[in-house]
Amino acid sequence: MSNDDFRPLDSAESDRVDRSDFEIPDEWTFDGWLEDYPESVISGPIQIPFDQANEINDSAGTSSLLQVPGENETVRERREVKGRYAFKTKTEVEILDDGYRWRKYGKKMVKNSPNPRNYYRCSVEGCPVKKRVERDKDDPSYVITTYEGIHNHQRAS
DNA sequence: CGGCTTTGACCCGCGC
DNA sequence: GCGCGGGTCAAAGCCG
Repeated sequence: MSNDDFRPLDSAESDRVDRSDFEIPDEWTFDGWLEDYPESVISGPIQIPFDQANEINDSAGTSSLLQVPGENETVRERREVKGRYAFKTKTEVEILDDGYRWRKYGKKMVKNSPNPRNYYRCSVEGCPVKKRVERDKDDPSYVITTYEGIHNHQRAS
């Protein structure tokens, strides 16, 4: 998948998106935009033209919506949160290939949600990056992925 | 054999 | 203290 597969919504499309799904949880305090972070935080399918994406920030300036072509991936929201980077993807698929190799190291049921949360660590020796993946309890057609940390290596699979 | 999942146990911080 | 919730460990099993 190339960078060109991802583009921001234009303003008309953006207006049609129901943003009520996208309330920011209290524990997700906003802490700057992604371009403040090295490219290594981002990879594969979520690599997008952030300068353009920022132009369609919501009024709070804390999220943006992206149109992603494809059967099962249509709308994403991204957020930058205190060294974490989270996005929601409308997808049937649980495992999204983001160009890195991940090793699963835990799975927990979360309170108030019927869906488990999965914990992954980057497979590269010494790389501190983790991510967790869970289905949105309010709208199971979405998968929420949260990245934490910065890869200390190039993408390599 | 090597790398990955699976899974229950363990740890730790926090509120009562 | 103690229990609960969230996060992690690690032994065992699975699979190429």
